[in-house]
Amino acid sequence: MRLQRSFFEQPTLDVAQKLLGQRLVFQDKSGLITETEAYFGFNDPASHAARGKTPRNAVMFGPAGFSYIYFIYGMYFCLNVVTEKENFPAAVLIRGLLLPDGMHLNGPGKLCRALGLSKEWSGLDMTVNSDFYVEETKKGFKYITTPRIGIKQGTDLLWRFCAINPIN
DNA sequence: GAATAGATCCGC
DNA sequence: CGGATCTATTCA
Repeated sequence: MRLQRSFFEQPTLDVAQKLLGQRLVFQDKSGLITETEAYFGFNDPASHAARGKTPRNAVMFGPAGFSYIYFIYGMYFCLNVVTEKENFPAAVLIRGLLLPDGMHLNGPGKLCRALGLSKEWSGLDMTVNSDFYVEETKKGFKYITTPRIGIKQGTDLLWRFCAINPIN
């Protein structure tokens, strides 16, 4: 059973927390989500959408459950899933994945590289796409919250969710 | 048109 | 701690 749009329409912080332990599936690869970060609205200085809609961040203003993948630092891609209702910009960055073979991908750039995710997979509806979605597992990892990584503004917000014991 | 910072990662 | 590597956004 894949996660439906109603899941991603929940408050972004809830989605970020509840995604821990769920299984991200892309084509022939999958893994349990072990780390996420929330980016929320116009008053979050670290969000790409803080200063309004641009061609790059437009997906963040669309319906929940869509993929938002952007290119960064000249060589990496980062995967997000859009949250909240249409016209409100928010998303959850997927930062960590535990593969079936036990290998742990920590970091959004490595994760996208390993799965083969790039710009062309941005803007897709993950609630209907047959080979790009999140599968419900009901695992619910224990987690801690910390400031988000790699940002210089909004470091007072504990919007990073990191699984402690990615087993079960 | 030019300048610059960036939701990263790796190697020294 | 610095280098790789390039683009979206901002500013003039």
